[in-house]
Amino acid sequence: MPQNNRIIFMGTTEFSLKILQAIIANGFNVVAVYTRAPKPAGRNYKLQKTVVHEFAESKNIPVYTPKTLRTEEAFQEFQALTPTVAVVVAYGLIVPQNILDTPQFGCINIHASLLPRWRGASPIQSAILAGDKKTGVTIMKMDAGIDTGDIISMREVVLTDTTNCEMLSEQLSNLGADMIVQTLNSLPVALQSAYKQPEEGAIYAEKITKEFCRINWNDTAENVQHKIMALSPSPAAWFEIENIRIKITDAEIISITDKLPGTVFISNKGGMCIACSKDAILLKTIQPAGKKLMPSSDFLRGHQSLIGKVV
RNA sequence: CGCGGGGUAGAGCAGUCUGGUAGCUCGUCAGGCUCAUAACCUGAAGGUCGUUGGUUCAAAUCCUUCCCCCGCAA
Repeated sequence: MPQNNRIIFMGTTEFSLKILQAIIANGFNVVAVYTRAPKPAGRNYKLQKTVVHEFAESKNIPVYTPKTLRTEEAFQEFQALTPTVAVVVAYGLIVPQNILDTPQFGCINIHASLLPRWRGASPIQSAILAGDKKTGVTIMKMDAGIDTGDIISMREVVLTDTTNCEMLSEQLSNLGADMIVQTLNSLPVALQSAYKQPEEGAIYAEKITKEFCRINWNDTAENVQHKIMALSPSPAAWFEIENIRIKITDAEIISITDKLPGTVFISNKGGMCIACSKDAILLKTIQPAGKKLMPSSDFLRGHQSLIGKVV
């Protein structure tokens, strides 16, 4: 595709940002960036622009933050930009058919899973949670459904039980960046070989809620470990002990046989461990509410009385 | 003015309510001991208790100024 074509980028998250940076670094002409409108966030509820928003402004790219794309006004605004193609990554708004049809080559989406597995909003976390052995990135031509478009290309990465969400997200965004650059370079030919997604194996990623992030020590250590890794470092799996809320951002499974689930004990290296229904979790990095991240052994130094208690 | 926790030795904490020589568990250093252990024993170094001003015979502790860190929520 000629580099003077007009690309519209739509995205909101860190993952989106990596893709946008790669597109720009490769010399493509991004004429506009769509992202979620700034919203009150953080302490004091200050209005905060998305990372994509900040970056686009630093590159002097016009930024659009409509609350919805389903209005006539939003449609006309989009149309007036006369895009050749739109690249959509973790944008967060539904893109209606009239906008999907506007760019000459349509809208292309980068999705962080091997579609049709893990359609929806949290594909990265879902793959880790499920203990998948592999996941990947899919580039597709968007249609009106949620992550149901025709597949342009797909690449895999292997997963281990020490891969956390942040690491995987970074890995997949780098991969996605390569793939989208390649796709843009080969437009419109790349679109011709796009093929339909099989419906078999389609699963939607569950929405992650606060309560979901709470650890159930009656689960197996394997499942707890998956949860910790899937949610690390943010929002992070957590539990409560003696009214202290503790997030876990790094952990590993250790074998034990004879402890009640939830029992706190100390490993032979000084780390804090908690028994599960099968085996136990060695907490490596934790964050008690109001404190910084710390090794669990540090926390235990000031809370020796917790050893032997049951969560 | 969204709600809340915190800043005490290199680390994690207690002490603050009820002012009166700064403590615990570790780490570090030195010595000892053991086949061995996150070993163990003995000893030592290391703090103007985040900052400013005040009250008091006396402030980590009470009142006050500012700075910094973090959790929730969104």
